[in-house]
Amino acid sequence: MWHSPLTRKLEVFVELTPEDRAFLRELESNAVPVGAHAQLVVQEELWDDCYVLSDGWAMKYKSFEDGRRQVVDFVLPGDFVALQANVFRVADHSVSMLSDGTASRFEPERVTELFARFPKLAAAIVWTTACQESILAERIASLGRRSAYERVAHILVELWSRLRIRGLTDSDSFAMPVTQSLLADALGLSVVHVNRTLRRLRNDGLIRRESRSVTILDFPGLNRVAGFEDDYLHHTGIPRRMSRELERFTTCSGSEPVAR
Amino acid sequence: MWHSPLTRKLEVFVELTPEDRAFLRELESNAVPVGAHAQLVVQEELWDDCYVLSDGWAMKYKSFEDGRRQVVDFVLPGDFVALQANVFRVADHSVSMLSDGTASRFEPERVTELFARFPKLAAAIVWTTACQESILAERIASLGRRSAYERVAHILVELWSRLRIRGLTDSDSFAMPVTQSLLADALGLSVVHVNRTLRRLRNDGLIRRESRSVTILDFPGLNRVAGFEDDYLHHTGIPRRMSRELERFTTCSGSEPVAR
DNA sequence: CGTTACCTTGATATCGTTCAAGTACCGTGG
DNA sequence: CCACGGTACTTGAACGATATCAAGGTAACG
Repeated sequence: MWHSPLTRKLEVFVELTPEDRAFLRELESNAVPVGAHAQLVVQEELWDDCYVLSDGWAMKYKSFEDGRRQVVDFVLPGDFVALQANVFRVADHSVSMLSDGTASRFEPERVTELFARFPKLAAAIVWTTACQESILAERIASLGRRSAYERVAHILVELWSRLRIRGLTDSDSFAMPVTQSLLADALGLSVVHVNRTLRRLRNDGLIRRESRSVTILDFPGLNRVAGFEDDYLHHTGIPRRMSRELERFTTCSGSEPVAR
Repeated sequence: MWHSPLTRKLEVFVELTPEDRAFLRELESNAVPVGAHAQLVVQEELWDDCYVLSDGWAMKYKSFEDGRRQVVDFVLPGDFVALQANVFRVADHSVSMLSDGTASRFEPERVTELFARFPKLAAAIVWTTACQESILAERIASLGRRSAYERVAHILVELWSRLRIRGLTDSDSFAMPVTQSLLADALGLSVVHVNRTLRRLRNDGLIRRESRSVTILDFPGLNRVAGFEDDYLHHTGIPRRMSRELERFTTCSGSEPVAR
């Protein structure tokens, strides 16, 4: 049976119950097609709803008044968008589609519901949120301390890893609907330099780039260049401690009310 | 009555009930003195407990094998440390004290408890977590697209803002136990260049730096240089939508069991 | 078949690094 | 009280990684 990228991602962390899966399926039931360049979130505007990106890529970015732009992260299928709508009034960034795709819109209140009714899912959501922060931390390390060559290598391996667990890689290659200019804005480089760096990676036999896709030709090599350690992605099961907690939650249900 | 930096911070978001405050006080009851350079979290080791930093500064950082280092963020009084221990097995970064201070250790299970019993606090924790992510996103923007001069200016204003809501500024100045070398590792610059940049900010009459503290002499000027917009700090109350949700939670308590 | 968006490459400029030295300040032990 | 060693700060000079400027090339598309 087919599982959505979101489900696949969450099941890296914890095995979901049929009810959990059903709830996720319902969240993603309102999937509408969104074209490239569609804005899911607009900086400085009020948040409205949340989304799961079901298909296609998006980017989360910040614009400066003078036109400079920084891509904070790429949003991949199975990622949430605007989960912050629950607690923030105004968006501090924009999110817009990089390719055609489909996004499933839902009300932030669904998250509260999820937390109240589906402990395992709640844990999984907390996990993705923490993962998101870890990814940003690693990006900070890249921008602050890695050379352009290392940086480009690093993001390619990262994207490959993130896509792989969702079943969106084709062994050593993946679709990447990102222009060099966007990559530049993500890595804090100029377009020109991204171009040269990509060429160098190509010349060194580490990658191949087709129109909108990337093939990694030499994994060990690219990893070495990138200084890539996948620990920060936390593609690992739930810790024993938390797992025990969850047991308590699902076992004693009813007997011991958990909400005040 | 005195409130801890943590309490003050959370009350920027939502007004806490006496029970909420009592729970926080209890969380912070196990406050032990920690000396400068003490490690609260060690990269690549198993997480154990969580902390609230009650007093003093710490830093969250990543080390590369070759000795390079990136400070991901400064941890200020009132900030949580290692909240991720709930969902991650192994730490992807270290946290160590920059000054003497006190940290309050607590078990990650307390967070689960908090979520089950104190909806307002739970919302506030979600808020701080989201704020944390926003801060990292803004740092990414700094590292990627701001010049050294802008970057240093920006982090100074950011720190001032974050400290102010906790009652830890002295109008336009604040204690900052951070060496230039650390600042360099936070901003992706060399020590030498941080030194020159700080000098330039000083020459331009924007700041003054004493031994371990900073005074902002020209707020509008520094803000202008930094391109600082405080929106990403979300020092703003709870959104109406979420507020209404909370009402439901606290009103219907008991009558409608919330946990499964 | 002209327009637009993206990619590519060369030449030159610059911001920030590295290397090298020197200074100031402290805490410690003789 | 002074000598010592360590850490942080400061400044100059040379270098280099990456930016900017400029120009063309290519492919998709109406």
